[in-house]
Amino acid sequence: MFSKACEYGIRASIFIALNSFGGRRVSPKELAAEIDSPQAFTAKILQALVRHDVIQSVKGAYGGFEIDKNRIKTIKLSDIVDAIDGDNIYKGCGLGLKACDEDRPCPMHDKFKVVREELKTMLESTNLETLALDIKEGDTFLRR
Amino acid sequence: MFSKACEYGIRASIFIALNSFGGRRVSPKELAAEIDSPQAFTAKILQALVRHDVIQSVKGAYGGFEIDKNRIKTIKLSDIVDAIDGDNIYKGCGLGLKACDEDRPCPMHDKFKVVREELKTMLESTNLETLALDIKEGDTFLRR
DNA sequence: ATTAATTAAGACTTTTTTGTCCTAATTTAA
DNA sequence: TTAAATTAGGACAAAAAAGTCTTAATTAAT
Ligand code: FES
Ligand code: FES
Repeated sequence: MFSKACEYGIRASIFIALNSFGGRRVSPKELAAEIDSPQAFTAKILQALVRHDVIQSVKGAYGGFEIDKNRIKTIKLSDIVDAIDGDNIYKGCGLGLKACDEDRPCPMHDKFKVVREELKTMLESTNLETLALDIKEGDTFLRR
Repeated sequence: MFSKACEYGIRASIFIALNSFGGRRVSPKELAAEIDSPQAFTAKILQALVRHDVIQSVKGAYGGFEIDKNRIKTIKLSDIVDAIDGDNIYKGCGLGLKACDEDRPCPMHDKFKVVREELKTMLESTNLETLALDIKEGDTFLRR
């Protein structure tokens, strides 16, 4: 469904949000260990998220990655997916035609569109705060 | 969402079904032209679909690919996706954890599961006959 | 039986994605 | 101001996906 980069990106963002509640910054090293992802590759993804203004980075001693506490609840899953995988999942044709076009739809269009919109709505209505709080409660997990 | 191979596989299956209504076999060459896909690559995918018993092939003069006329309505999109992309889309964790596990769910689990199930239902309730007939009516298209 | 037509199979290449490693740039703390 | 810690960036490597090409095997028609 999502690329590996995007999966890591979402897991990373949730973990950073979780720590940012307490004003704690995290390093790529700690992060990769916590979400069970390849460290250098994850670092690359964090850079992309910084560029897209999903997370923030602070260089130098006591630096690391964080998310503005006040913005945690405003960051949606769709912001992360969009930053890493782009918008094909939201807008693209399910059968790979160059674009999804209502006027000349592919045979799967009507049925696919419903699912695609459902996914879109889900991603747009889920924010980092909700996801991070579930982890805090111990109800959900970022690795196994 | 789906791999290129899967997209081509679905488009190919629909086109073969469309022709099989009239007992007409199709060659990889004609097929690739009709669905706008790379010919040799598409041929490989057809082989896989034959192995999974989604379509049939007939070698020799006047041979080609076809689908048993009586089975066209019994072949579901899920059969094709399953044959080419496997079952990760139906069963896998949206955040890439090794497996989706109700007992130790990822933070996206509850919401992702709903969408995943919706996709599954859609693919399992859509058959080749329906898709091919829409094309015959001129309502939908396999290329643009 | 022979031949022509056709799919099957496997080796190969290219492109994309995933992942690693090294160095540069930046920032904070002392 | 310097040194240490840290992110940023780019070059590189490995693996997977996408795509090509050549030959073998099979089959139907003659
Ligand atoms: S045209 Fe294919 S999904 Fe809309
Ligand atoms: S555990 Fe991630 S989707 Fe079920």
